Amino acid sequence: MKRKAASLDAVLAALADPHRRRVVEVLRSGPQNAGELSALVGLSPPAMSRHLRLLRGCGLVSEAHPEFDARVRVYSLRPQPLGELKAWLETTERLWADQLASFKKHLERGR
Amino acid sequence: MKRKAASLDAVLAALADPHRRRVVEVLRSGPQNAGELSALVGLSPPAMSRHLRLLRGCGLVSEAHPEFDARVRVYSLRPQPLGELKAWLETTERLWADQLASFKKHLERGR
DNA sequence: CATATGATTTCAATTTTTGTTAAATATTGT
DNA sequence: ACAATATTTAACAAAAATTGAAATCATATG
Repeated sequence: MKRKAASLDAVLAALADPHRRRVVEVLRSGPQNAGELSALVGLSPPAMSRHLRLLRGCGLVSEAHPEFDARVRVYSLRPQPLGELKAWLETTERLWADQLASFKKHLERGR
Repeated sequence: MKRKAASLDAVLAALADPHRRRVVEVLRSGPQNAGELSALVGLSPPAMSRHLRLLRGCGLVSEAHPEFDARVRVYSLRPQPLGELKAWLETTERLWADQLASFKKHLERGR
């Protein structure tokens, strides 16, 4: 089963929705099945399922069947896409700091 | 001039668009005026203006008039919202790691 | 087998987003 | 005053995302 390349675009769009971000917040303390998620987040099962599909699509969560009941689907958080987003953020912050530093130097020279 | 509370929602939605993220990437190496941004990103001035309005709205960029020509508007990156996003990310990654650790411990105990 | 359960899919209606063209605003140079 | 420049706003159409309700799937259980 091939996993789609987690594009920043898709990841950010996924996280931009409060319900979906709530799902991530729940999942970060441990895996949960779809029903629990729908109850915890306060969405109808169909609505939750669609959000989960989206989250799965961008690689933020993965799905598994538990051995004792193959009807339920257990969702877990996948750290990779969050790592990529964090990397982008850190690059941005670093470059911004560099820019500030050279501007400061520029001021000092021109004094 | 009051600044709207930079909600994660708005910030993430803003960054989810490739054009807007490109703007941020350009601005992280230094301020630019609207015209340059529109050229660099490859959007018509009206389109760029609307993206800039959105970025301003969620606090990701700030606007200023240069003294020598009050027609142009110079945009700069504001680090605060990115910082908040990074904080959320770090919390998420930390909790996820904690969860993993306690699961590992659980396995060891049950062996 | 019949029925109940956990979850997903489909579909149509609605809303949101995005780009374009045309017009407006503000400012500068002649 | 007039024309040119930098940018924004408004109005509109096209494209994309979201949502609730009903239908469907797959698995479990009596």
